[in-house]
Amino acid sequence: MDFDIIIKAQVIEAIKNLYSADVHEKQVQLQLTRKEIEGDFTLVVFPFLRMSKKSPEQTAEELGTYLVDKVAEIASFNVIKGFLNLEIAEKYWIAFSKQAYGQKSFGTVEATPEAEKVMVEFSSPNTNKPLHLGHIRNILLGDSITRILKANGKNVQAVNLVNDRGIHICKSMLAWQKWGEHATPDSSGLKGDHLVGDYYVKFDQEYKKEIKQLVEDGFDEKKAAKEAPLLLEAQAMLRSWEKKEESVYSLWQKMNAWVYDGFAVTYKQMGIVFDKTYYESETFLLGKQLVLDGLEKNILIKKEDGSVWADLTKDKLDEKILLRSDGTSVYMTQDLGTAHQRFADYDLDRHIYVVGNEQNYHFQVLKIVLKKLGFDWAEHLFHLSYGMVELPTGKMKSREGTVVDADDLIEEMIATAKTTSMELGKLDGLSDSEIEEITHTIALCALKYFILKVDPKKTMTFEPKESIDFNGNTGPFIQYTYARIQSILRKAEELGYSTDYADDLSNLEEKESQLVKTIYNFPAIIKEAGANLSPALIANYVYDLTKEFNQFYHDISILKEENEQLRSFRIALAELTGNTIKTAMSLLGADVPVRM
RNA sequence: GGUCCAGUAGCUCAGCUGGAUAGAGCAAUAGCCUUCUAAGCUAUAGGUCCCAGGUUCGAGUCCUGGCUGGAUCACCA
Repeated sequence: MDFDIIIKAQVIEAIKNLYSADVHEKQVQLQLTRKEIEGDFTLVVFPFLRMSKKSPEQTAEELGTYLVDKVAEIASFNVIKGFLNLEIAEKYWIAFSKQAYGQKSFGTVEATPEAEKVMVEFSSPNTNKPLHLGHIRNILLGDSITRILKANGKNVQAVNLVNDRGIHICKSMLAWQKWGEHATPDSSGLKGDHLVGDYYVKFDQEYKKEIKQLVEDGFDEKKAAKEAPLLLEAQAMLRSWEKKEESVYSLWQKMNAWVYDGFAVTYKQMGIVFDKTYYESETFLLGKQLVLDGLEKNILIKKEDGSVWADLTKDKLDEKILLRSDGTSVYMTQDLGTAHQRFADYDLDRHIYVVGNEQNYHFQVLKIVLKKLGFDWAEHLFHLSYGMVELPTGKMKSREGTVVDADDLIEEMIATAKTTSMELGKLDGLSDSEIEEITHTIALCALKYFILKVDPKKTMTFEPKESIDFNGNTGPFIQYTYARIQSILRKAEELGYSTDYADDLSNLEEKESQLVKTIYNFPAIIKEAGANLSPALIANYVYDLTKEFNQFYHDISILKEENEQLRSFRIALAELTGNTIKTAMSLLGADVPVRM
């Protein structure tokens, strides 16, 4: 039922027979015909003019005649300039619909043990503050590409790497000790990550005060920033932590546990599941040996003060430090180690890091250093770099309080979904728990779709008003269409209408065949989204599909159709559209409600 | 300054490996609820695809140079 594959093969045959020339499959440009033009598939004939030595129109004409003659599926053709438009006989489209209708999740591929093994790392939060809008983009992208790769039949593991150690968490800990008054999530009523985050902010405020005081006392500003007592104290705390001193270590465990509880709630709200969570406290010592080995082989260089560097000037980059003069690891060292470990442990074919574009340089270096160290698999590291999320007022800055908190945002979306639904009277007669469930589904879908529909690479503007708008190109619009389809199906069942139809059905309406063609294209879109790691392709596809169905819905009555065969076909087509929407949305991590 | 990324309608964004007359939504204007859910549909209006060259049958898409905006170039992570 792969029309495009059949046609391509026949075109190659045709060129051979007509013009005695061999063409490669890549030269055969076959695309879906534009909506306004008659036909289903369009062959671009320009590349073949060299062989035919005839005008574009003539060449197209000859190829068209040949194909209609040889390929049963092709009913007719027309030529516009250098474009040969081929029309598939209706009965084949109908047969295709039937076949697709019979599949559970049409378009997706089941994983096999031999399939590619991919690890996707995303989220990667720090434990000193709650998740914000930037994390949301990261998490949604990571989750979605995990799902898309699975739909492409890959063996995928979604992993989180928690940055649970370092000076940042010591700052929160110190502030808690000094000004916390034994506050806990229970006693304060705050979510653990928010509580800890508040102390991080508190630290920063007090630290700023100290700097100001020092400057007033005549210190140079830089010096003041480096020598403020609070900072020195935090640094001392980090040293104590590295020595695993009991008091510091247990406080660290306690506060991190609060944060994890808080994160767990947010992940659950968002419907995110990880196969495994890594902690930097357990991995930050990895990689040192790799660096020392590299030093021994003279791949890396040691400076007079004892620090170890990679010279990347030949790669048009700078020198990069890998071990400090005191022999301790840096961020890069750790990443060298974890990558090595993961490839060794899981025999990975590919490793994808979902990390913001501010770290492009880091991953560029990571890859080059690993290659220099002689690891061939470095080629299979991929940094899925995404752009920042900005607000209409500019960048998000935690210090200026312009950060959009993840939990607040989700809560606000749910509240808006509820009031909007109420106003429209959509929730009348439903129980409280049903209302909860539906509004949650709508809110999350709105958020996910809003974020995922834009190309990951691009910096995006987060317009609060627009993100919460449920009209037009939005998640809820898609959900709404799905809900309407379900409503049709319920009624069809009530009336006892069947979805079985004969193969020889014909005379489909324009909108119907357009819909079938769009659905036909779904597997190709999934493949492409998998290859490009782009949920945006899925999002834009499902929006198109939804729009098409809506037009169809308004133009053509389904249940009132008198012709039983045609009616059955339309009901089945509606269901197929619904299933396709559902599958596509699931690739974005979004659910579709049965009613709304 | 070096490197990387982006620039498409008033705004937010699509536009797949170069293909036909550059598309949606929002905002604006005008219509459509005795009908399978109006979170919808239809119509109108809105464009120097940042600029200039080049490659070719054909460039929003590829190449070169510029302009604008962003990221990054720490013994931070």
